[in-house]
Amino acid sequence: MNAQTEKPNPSDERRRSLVCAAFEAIAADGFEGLRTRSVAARAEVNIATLHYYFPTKEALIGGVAQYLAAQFVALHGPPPVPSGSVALDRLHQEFSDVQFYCEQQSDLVVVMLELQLRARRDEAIAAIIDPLMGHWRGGLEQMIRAGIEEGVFRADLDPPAAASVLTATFSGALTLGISEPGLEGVFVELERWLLRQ
Amino acid sequence: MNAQTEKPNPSDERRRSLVCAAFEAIAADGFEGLRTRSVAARAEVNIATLHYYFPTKEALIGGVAQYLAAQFVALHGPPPVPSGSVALDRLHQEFSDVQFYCEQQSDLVVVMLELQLRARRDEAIAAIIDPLMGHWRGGLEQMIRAGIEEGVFRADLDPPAAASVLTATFSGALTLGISEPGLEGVFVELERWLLRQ
Amino acid sequence: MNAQTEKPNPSDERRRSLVCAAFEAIAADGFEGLRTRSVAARAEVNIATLHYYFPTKEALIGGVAQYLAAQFVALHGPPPVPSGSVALDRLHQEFSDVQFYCEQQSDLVVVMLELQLRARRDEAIAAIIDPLMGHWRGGLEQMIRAGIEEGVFRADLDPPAAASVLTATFSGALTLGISEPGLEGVFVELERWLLRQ
Amino acid sequence: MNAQTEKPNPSDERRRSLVCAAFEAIAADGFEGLRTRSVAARAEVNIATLHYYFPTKEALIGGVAQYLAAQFVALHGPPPVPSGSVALDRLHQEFSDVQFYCEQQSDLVVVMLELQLRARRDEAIAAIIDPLMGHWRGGLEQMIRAGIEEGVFRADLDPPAAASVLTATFSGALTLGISEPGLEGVFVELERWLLRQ
DNA sequence: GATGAATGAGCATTCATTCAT
DNA sequence: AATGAATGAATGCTCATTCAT
Repeated sequence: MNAQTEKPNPSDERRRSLVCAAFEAIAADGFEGLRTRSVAARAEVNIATLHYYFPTKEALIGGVAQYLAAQFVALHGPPPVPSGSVALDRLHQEFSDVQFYCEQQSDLVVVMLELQLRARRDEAIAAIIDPLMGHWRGGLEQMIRAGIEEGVFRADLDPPAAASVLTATFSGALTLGISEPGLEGVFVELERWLLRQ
Repeated sequence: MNAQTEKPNPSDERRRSLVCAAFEAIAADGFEGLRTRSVAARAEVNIATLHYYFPTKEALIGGVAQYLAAQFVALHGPPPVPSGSVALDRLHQEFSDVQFYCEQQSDLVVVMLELQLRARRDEAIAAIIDPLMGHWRGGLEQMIRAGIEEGVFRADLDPPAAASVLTATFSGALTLGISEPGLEGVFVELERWLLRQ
Repeated sequence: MNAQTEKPNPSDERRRSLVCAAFEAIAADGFEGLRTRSVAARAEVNIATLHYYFPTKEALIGGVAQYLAAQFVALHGPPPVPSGSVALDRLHQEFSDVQFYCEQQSDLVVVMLELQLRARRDEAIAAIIDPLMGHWRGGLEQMIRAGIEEGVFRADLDPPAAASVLTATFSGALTLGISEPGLEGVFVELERWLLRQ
Repeated sequence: MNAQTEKPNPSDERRRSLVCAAFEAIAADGFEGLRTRSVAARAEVNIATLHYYFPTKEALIGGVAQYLAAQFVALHGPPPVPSGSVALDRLHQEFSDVQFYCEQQSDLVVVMLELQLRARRDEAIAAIIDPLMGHWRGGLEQMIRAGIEEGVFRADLDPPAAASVLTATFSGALTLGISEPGLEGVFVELERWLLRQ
């Protein structure tokens, strides 16, 4: 047993259940349909209890944003078949993740989009979402540099621009809800573009 | 005199000003912040007058969706320098449009995203937005086929998949707000991927 | 028919009935117990209707303050037996008023005290109440000067100080709820103090 | 060692700090703004602890009323220059007290007024405040009788009525917030009225 | 004695919608 | 065609109070 798994503070447990309830509510009806009362009911607590843990609706939404960020770190698609190239493996993991989010975690995608839209008007949300996206893009850029170095990716790629293409394409694919078999074709084209010859 | 320029019905004029007001309100505060009273006030009419033209808030939002679709048809970036290839010109026009929407028409982008999210929960909106996206994708696919035929684009491109990559990348670029100079790099990479050799 | 009596605007009528209801509620339970819902119910309108006329509770309280000021101008005790002296008649009228407010209009007194207390924390209320008190004091000072000039009041009275004594004593009598027969004795003493010899 | 100075029970100490916090809260925002949570926070205890000492908000207010009564007994303005007359000294002390409360202890005045208003609706408060006022009036009446007997005050004064005038005037002066130099003029007029010749 | 957690009841205010005029 | 007035049903939030620990 380690500190992360033992005795979850009952108070933290309640916070978490409220955040989960809010997350589900946003996934179902968007921010437009988010009602503190519904969230409290879904978490089976009194509305006053919700406000005991989250003094305002804004604070609750902030909690949802943090939860979302944690989910993107924790949840991933199945690992790809090893290819012998670190960069290619990373790219395939990315493909796997996108497909996984698209097919198994569509709630995560919807809430992410809602939060991205909200981040434009709410600095507190932007402070959580922007670093998340930045981290994603950074990882992809690093992957591209590694792939070029390995000689697996085309040498004439511009790593920042290529990372932008990937984040934009993945993000767009999730937004547009491109699912199988379309997704497979997209991945093939992306790989053809990145790979040497 | 043709149908487009002759005397705009004063009733249509009012509908349009209400829809514009609603569009601006959504761009500013999202659906979450859309209030019929604010829309009426912005259009300088009584709230009851708004309901005379749009019996429900839903109907007003439907009007906004149609207005948005019309805007995407009407508004475009500056035409590119002719390249001698129809397909390449079309691609460059697409690049010009994306840059134009991103930099000059961010309201259009925001409202589009809001409507895409809403379309998941509202069939009436989906009935307007989905054909719009389908038409866009269809045009891109046709462009790719033409480019292959012209010998300008790579012959091994899978037209539907490549069209999906383009729509996804453009959509993602608009969502993420990738602006100059990043956008230029994205276009360069996309062109390198599509072009022969 | 004159402008004051003919056709009371039905909208003004509703405002008035809401203010009256609020006045009665304050008289009964103080500001502490003032509930917009109770006021609306007492005026037999929906709570939303109350907010149509008074956007905030503060605005409603402001309306009550203005109503109170108007009541003090409109309502008076029975006129005293003419004494031959203008100043003395005015003093007797003042006595009559105090007794009248104390015995017949205790609601007016209670609400006045509540508003005086609130004026200390609310500038909008102070802007209505302070001039009312100032006007009262000013009238009394003028009366004292007239009485001195007539030779009815003591010549060595300091008009401003004497006016302060009168306003303070009247105000205190209303606050403490000194009623008959005590009130009569107070008036006798005040008159003995003011009158020559 | 006497009962008043020896070891203040720590429990009494906490009650006192809660009452003081409530007193300050009422002085600042009136009963309307009195919140048990704010009082507890100001006294730096948990809200549940407040309810341990004062089972209800009413009980806490009762404690404030008793504290207020004790303050009026304990706090006084500076003693006046001895005049040779016990009654006159007492009157001057009264003047000194009024000025002191008005200028140095305005919180005491505000809370007193709040409690007087509340006493009209709350018998428990009336049971504390009324005797306080009665005692004050009684002392003034006694002073007037003494002054008449000493030959310092006018012989034709009606002691109960004169005591009422004094309590009313003092109370009114505090309510209206008549401060220097106006207060001095009021005292001069009152003395001129009371004194022989 | 003291407190963190919890809640029922309620509060001012809002909102889309309706309707008589 | 247009509007002032009106409203039922919420909505986010608050508050005094309780209770297990």
